[in-house]
Amino acid sequence: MKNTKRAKLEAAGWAVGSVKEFLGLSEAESALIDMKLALSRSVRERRNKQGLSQVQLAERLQSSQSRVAKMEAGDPSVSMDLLVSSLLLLGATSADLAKAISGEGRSRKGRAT
Amino acid sequence: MKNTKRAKLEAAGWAVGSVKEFLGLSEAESALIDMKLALSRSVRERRNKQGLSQVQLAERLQSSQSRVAKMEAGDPSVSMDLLVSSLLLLGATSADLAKAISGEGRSRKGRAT
DNA sequence: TGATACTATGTCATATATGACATAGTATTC
DNA sequence: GAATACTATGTCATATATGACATAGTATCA
Repeated sequence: MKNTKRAKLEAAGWAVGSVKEFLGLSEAESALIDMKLALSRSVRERRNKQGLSQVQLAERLQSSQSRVAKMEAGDPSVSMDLLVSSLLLLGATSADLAKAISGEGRSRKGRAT
Repeated sequence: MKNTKRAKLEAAGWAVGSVKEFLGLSEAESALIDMKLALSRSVRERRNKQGLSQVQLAERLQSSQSRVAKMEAGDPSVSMDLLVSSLLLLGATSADLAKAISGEGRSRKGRAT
């Protein structure tokens, strides 16, 4: 379980401590990362569900395709503010966000669609 | 209602459009601000409930008293990431955050305790 | 009164996030 | 296999957030 999670995080490019303390990720730190990853997924889901391309979403956000891609990739360079803004723009309500954040968003379809 | 809200936002220092379009605040923008203000309040509440001073919280956060003050003041220079990190550090669970975010945190005691 | 503890607000150098751009990969359609 | 549409990844100049510091305000207490 631990190693699986670590792989997931490292794959996404998060600075998972410098090897040394994988478990040194404080509860708070890893919880924050989990939340951001959940929001990432939520952005992709909503965008797809609305039949928008990354380019189209980027236009609405006044951002760029690459930033949208990074958002959806769970790139560490993406702030929570941007993720949340995007979701709101995609029509998510506070309740929707709350759901996503509280680890509700997990689909049962396995990994990347 | 509109003016009350505007006053609240401006008081907190948010760039509420340049006078011109107060209603030009998109739904998304104002929703984001509301969420951040809710998180702000939540930080203060939790900190107080735990009997910590801003200085003590700042130490735990590896931050500074002034930043904690700005967080609690709802200063626009504070990111959602920092607010959420702080709450997690204060022991909030994802569920707690979800609650705060979804506009649940409103106490019935009137304003500032 | 001074002394102590806490909080608010402003400033600033630096760190980090951002949009923009280039470019590569992956289907899909003709 | 060219052409088109979409997504991924890297780089970079600039914008924004951050911690640190100074300083002022507000109790509370002796």
